[in-house]
Amino acid sequence: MLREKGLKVTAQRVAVLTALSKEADSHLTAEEIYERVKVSSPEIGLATVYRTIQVLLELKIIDRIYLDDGYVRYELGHVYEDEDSHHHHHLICVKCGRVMSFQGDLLEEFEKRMEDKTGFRIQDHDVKLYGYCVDCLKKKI
Amino acid sequence: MLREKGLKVTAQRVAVLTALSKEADSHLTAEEIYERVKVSSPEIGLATVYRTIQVLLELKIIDRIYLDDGYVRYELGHVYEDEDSHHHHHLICVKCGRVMSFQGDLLEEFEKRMEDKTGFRIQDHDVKLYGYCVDCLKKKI
DNA sequence: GTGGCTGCAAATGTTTTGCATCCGT
DNA sequence: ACGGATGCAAAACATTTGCAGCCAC
Repeated sequence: MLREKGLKVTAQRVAVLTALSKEADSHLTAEEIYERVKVSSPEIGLATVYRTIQVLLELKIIDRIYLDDGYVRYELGHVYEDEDSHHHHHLICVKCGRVMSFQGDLLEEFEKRMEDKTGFRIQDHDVKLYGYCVDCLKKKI
Repeated sequence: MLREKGLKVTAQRVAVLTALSKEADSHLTAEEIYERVKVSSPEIGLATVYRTIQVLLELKIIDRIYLDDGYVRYELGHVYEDEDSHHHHHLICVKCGRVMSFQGDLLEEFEKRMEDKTGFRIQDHDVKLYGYCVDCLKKKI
């Protein structure tokens, strides 16, 4: 994908993508990506991580997500997902911070009603569910 | 409310709350609050605005919202709203940035299904709808 | 070989903090 | 008058940018 856009495929760019793809369902901050990338490429600079993130965002290879904990996070984009999963959302554990993704376009009917009512033309939505994950429930709330 | 918690009712705290309540449906950044407050209390410091925001957040008098435009914003909390409106969400115009609030608990059934499926115990949700507002549609998309 | 990419350090922007002073109670 | 609250400036973070050297193509 990089090559198609006339961009260079550098070790650093591969390393950032590898970091994001290694853990399933990973939602890393720039700093966390930096830490992971440094293991295999210790000479990498934090600025490069930020610049790589910018490039990958523009190519829509990764997505920026805000879990509302004050940190900006990144995840592999929907490019890598199933056809019809362009709307995936997040379940966030308020205790341990764990994040799961889930699928489902559950708002379409509601969006229609909102359009009629407000005159907005709705294009996209973002849904986050907050609660306790299985592990935290087991340990006791 | 401040007094109940043993906190002082200072001119600055009143000014911040006044700024947030003046414009209906206002979603201001810390900097914007600062600008507005400076008009009536020019001696106020930005640090005080931040400290006041912290206090008001803890008392749940105001809410922090992330509209995913990179800015952290604040609005008067649901304390001031109708009984059953503890879930209000946002319609965001992707063109002009205008924000409207809307009410509605439309996810309850869906949340139940997610709980069964994932084992999460869901406590809260956050929904944002992105699109074009009436005015931007009129002007042409 | 060349232009884009990188590492480093410095700059920027936002939020927090230390401290002496001030003012609501 | 006491202790919390403020203003100012400095510090702490997160992110961006300038620039000389480097390396995919």
